[in-house]
This record gives sequence, structure tokens and C-alpha cells, in this order.
Amino acid sequence: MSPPQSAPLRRIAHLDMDAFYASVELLRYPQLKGLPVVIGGGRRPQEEDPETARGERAPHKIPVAEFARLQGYSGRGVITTATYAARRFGVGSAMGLMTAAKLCPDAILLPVDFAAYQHYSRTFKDIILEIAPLMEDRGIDEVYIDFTHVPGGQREGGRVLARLIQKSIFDATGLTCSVGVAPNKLLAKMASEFNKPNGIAIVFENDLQTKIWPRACRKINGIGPKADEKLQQLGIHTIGELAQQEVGRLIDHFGQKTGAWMFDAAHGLDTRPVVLESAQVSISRETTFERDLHAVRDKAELGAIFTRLCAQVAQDLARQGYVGKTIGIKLRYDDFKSITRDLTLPDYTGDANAIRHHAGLCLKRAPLQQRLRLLGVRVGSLITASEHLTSLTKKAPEPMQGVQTAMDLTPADAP
DNA sequence: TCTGGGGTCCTAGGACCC
DNA sequence: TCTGGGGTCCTAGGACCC
Repeated sequence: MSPPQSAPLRRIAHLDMDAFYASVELLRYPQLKGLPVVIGGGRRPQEEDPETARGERAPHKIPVAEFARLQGYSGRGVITTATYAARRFGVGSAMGLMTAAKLCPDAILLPVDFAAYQHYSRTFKDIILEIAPLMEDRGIDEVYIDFTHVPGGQREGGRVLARLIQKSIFDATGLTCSVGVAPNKLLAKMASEFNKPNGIAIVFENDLQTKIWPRACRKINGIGPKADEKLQQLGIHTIGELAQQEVGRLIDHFGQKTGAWMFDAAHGLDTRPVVLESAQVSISRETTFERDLHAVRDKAELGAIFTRLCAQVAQDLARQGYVGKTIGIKLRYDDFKSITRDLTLPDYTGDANAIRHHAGLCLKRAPLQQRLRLLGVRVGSLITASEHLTSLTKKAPEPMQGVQTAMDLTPADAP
């Protein structure tokens, strides 16, 4: 037992909602509990709108037999989430629905209802904030929480507080989550996976060799398929093996920054703070076409999509209160290769026409021989609209505010 | 089995400036 | 003249994450 007056141990929690999208759908359709269900994007196949066909019935009264199945799906959608029952068939996140249909044709396919997930996301985060105010948003279904100074945050290494949060979320929503509590974000993130679903895992510094080192390097958040492949080739498979490397060897193969980071990570070291908010960097919209399009032969269709994406980005900027000065596009060709083009303006903008115009200039710099499967529009180098206003009023009062000069009347976009 | 959409961060070269 | 180094911004690509 440590004396109560000693400095509190740093205790960081990572909380991850279990099969989040699918679990929200099961709240609405409890009759699907225990069945293989996948949530996926893309158009509905065949048949007309199932909602209309179902009439006014309450969701929980719709017979299981009336739900769409994976079988016969055609399109370019992927699975965003699969229930645990579906995962037993080998289907999972990011898998194409066509592929999944072959593995589990009887799985029920539900469309993505982002608004519903947003609602539950807001709800569970609000519950956490009432208990522990230092929470970092890491996307729709996960957060970091600093337990260090929260009353009860040290008890049983954080288990008591983790249990309280789990119960509060479940009581309010019916949703389960998994929590890892550890000395830092890196270890907490790993720990939250240990006892999924609906589990808690507690990790202390002393547990490094027993609980962390036996695991695959790929379990480190930040080591993806490419880095893992390279590590395998070097004969490094587990985090323990990674930790035994000379840091110089890692730097030789991965560069100064990544090499040093990998070495620290393998030793369970991570000093990143839990941050309440961080400034947004970019806002983008992109779409994959139902069939590949050609810049010349499908010019009209492509042009309409392009303009719509720009309008959506402008709308998103306005709604979230940002302006930006880097306008960019992204193209994905039929062979799945992607390119980007961007340009930085002298002034910030959020205007749909300005975005469309400059994105058009970017497009002119891109090769357009090959057919396209995706088009995206992005605005980066964001600042908030209010920061922008402040900076404008502080600028030298060149031409008087509200007075147009002859120059200003020249259309910027003259043909 | 042909692979969504929305993001962040890093690298690296060239321009440009001091 | 043939040799500088550092800092910052811009652009393109890529890895990675949810």
C-alpha cells in the first residue's frame, strides 16, 4: 500500500464502445439480437425502399424475415461494423460487401444511419464528462479519459471508476463498452482490447513484460500493415522482440523519428497528454461512383458531382464555423491509385464558388486519361471564422471598409 | 474478394529568404 | 565566385486511424 499523501500515479483510460454501429442498430431492432448483422454503406440492391414497404410498423415489430440479406448484394459498399455473431463467419470492418456476401449470405444488411450513431456518441460522452471532466474525443466510438485526479480514479488501479462509467453508460443507453486503464494512452489503448466486449483491463508499469511484450507489434497503435511487414522481415514479431532491438537499428530502417518512437512504444513509454480539444486541420467530402467515370465521356455527370462536393464542403465549413486557404482535390483511378492536387490561396475562404473555381484549377493539373472511381474535395489550413474576422479588422485599412474600388468590381472569375 | 468516407501526421524536395 | 546553413512555406504522396 502506498501512503495516501504520495503523488497520484498517472492513470489514463481508453474507452471503446463495443461494435458501436451494430449495437445501436440492435437497440432499434432487438429482434436481430444474436443474429449475424452487418452495417454497410452503398446503395440498396434490387427491391424498392424497404421502409416504405414496411409501412407504419414500429421497428421492433418488423419480422426478421423482412430484413435485407447480404445475398445478392451488388455494389461497392464495405462493412463498417459487424455484430459478434457475424464476425464468427469471418466478416469484419472494411471488407467489401460482395466478399462478405460469399462468406455469410444470410447475414442481415442494414444501411448506415450516421445521425443515430452521432446521437448515442454525444450521449455516452456527456455521461463520461459528468464523471471525469478530462476526456479526449477520438472519434465517434472511443475516448481517452484522464483518471489521475478524478475521485476514485486510483482505486484498484482505476477499475472502480471504469466500472462506474460502464454502468452509467449501460443504464442510460443499453450499450456496452470496454475500458483499459494504464499509465499512458498507448498502453490504455492496447488494454481496452484485452477483455472485449464489455470488459475492463488494468495495466501497471510492472505488467509490461507479462501483458504487453508477448503481443504482436501490430497491436501498437501507429504500427500498421506496412511497418509490420517491414518488422517481420527484420525478424521482429512481438513487442518484446521490438524492445530488445538497439534503437540505432530501428532508426536505420524507419528513420529518426519513427525509429525512436517505436523503441519507446515497445518499452511502454508515452508522454502524450489527454487533450480536451484540438484545432481541426481540414474538412473534406469525397464520393466513390457507382461505376467508373471518364473525364471526357462523362463530363456532365462528373461536373455535377464535382460542384455538389464543393457545395457540401462549403456547407460543412459554414456549419462548423471555419474558413480555409488550401483547396485540394483527390482522384482515385480505376486501378485504385490515388493522386492529390492542391493550391494555397492568398486569402481564406469558405465560399462554394471560390472552392469550385480553385478545385477546378487543381483538376486541370491532374492526368485525366484513365477512368475515375472517386472524386474528393478538401479545404485545409483552417482557421475559425471568428479568428478570420479578427485578423481582417486588424489589417491596415487600405481601401475603406464597405467602399468598393474599381478593382473590386472586376469579376475575379471573368472568362 | 476488387477494396467507403472522414480525418491526422510525416516525409521530402524545391522555392525563397535571411 | 561555385560555395553556406537555417527556417518556413508549399506541394505530393503515403501510412495510419476510426
